[in-house]
Amino acid sequence: MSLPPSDDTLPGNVKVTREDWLRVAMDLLVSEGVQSVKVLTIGERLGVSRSSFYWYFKSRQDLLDQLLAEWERSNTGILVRFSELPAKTITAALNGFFQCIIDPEGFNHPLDFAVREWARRDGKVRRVIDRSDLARQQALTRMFERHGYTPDEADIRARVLYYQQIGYYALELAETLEERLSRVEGYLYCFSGVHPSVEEVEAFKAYARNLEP
Amino acid sequence: MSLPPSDDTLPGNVKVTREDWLRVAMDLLVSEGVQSVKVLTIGERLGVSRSSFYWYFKSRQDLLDQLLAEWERSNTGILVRFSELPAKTITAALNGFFQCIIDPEGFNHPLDFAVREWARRDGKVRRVIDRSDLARQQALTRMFERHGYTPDEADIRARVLYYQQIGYYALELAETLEERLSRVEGYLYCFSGVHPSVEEVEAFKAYARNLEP
DNA sequence: CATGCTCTGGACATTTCTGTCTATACTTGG
DNA sequence: CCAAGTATAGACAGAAATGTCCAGAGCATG
Repeated sequence: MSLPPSDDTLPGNVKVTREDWLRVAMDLLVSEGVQSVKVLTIGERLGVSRSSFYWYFKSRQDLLDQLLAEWERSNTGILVRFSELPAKTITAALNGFFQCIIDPEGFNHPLDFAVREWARRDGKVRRVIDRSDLARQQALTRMFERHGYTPDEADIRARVLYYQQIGYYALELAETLEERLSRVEGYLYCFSGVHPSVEEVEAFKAYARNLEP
Repeated sequence: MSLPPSDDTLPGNVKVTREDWLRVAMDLLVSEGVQSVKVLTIGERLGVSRSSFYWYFKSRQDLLDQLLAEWERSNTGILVRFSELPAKTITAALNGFFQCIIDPEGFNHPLDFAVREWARRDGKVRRVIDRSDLARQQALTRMFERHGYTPDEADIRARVLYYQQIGYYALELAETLEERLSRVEGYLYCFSGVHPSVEEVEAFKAYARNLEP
């Protein structure tokens, strides 16, 4: 549970780094929400006094600003990039999108939701997240357009796809991987209106099973 | 902003009722989250001291338990009932579902999300909400089955429909009513796989426009 | 009118968190 | 070795929140 400092080869009498503070703050943001990102709590987890914090950061708000910047930098870009990967069919393109979604190294949904919750009560965060949502949805619209959908239908399908994915994680269902995979074929058909090939479905399942440790 | 006590015809030196405390607490839960449901804050809004609170409630936790019970009682039932309304076509049935969703007297999404956020950090709330999510999704599955979909496809379409609707509200988009209505036809097609009739689309739009004050 | 019941106000104790200040240990560079 | 700079500890002050205690105000009833 408690997270030790990054390593013990630090110079001088340095016990923790600025990155340690940020990392533990990010963990807290994800697991317990922005209201639980407290200087005292982070310091306790790092085994260091709060004074150290005020050496690295101006204030708690300063830390929060940087958490938000880190989210913005990382989480939208990867989704857009995966949406733009070339694919022979729309169902293959959807596979690419879902691969990004389920890869622990890809889209970080717990973080996304922590920031989304944060935005509910902070206008500044709200504006940042609105930008990202628009960019993601537009990238998906372009994906459908590249595969021959009219702009209107591409817009609708991109919205349904994106909203549905956000909703899936909002519910925080306790599904096993195999339960999810059993529905892949149905999902691909529902989102695209066309049936995926057996090879595409199997390729996705293989990819997903390979991610599990 | 500040909410006055229910009325001034209360007997004795009673200033507020138990229901006043619950109502303001519910408002705070929805607008600022469970962590902002504070005895002091509610008391200030009611213009009464905190001591009064402890006459009506055992503790803050006692109040929270009753807020959760109230949500459970009200918010899932209405969604299930609307899903079960008879309809000639699947697109008409979907219209019934969406009518419940957009009606301010129907499904209370701000409350739903406040409780959902609460559940992220409270296992007891988590269990209550899981029950509701399952009940809602199963009601939608039965709706598709009644209109001739195979159990497998009904399951998928119910999930996509429910997840997508939760996701839509999770994003908290700032759309006008007309923007939303312009996509109704496309949504109905995407969710059902069949095109709605002109009459169905127009009937829904008329219903929606009639809700606006 | 006196007594009891119901509800409220205000004081107190306690906890938790933020931010500031000062002292000090440790390293590095001259 | 000495001086300067860096990072941390610990004490202090103050705000915000919960819960407890007790006094007392205003009805109702006998």
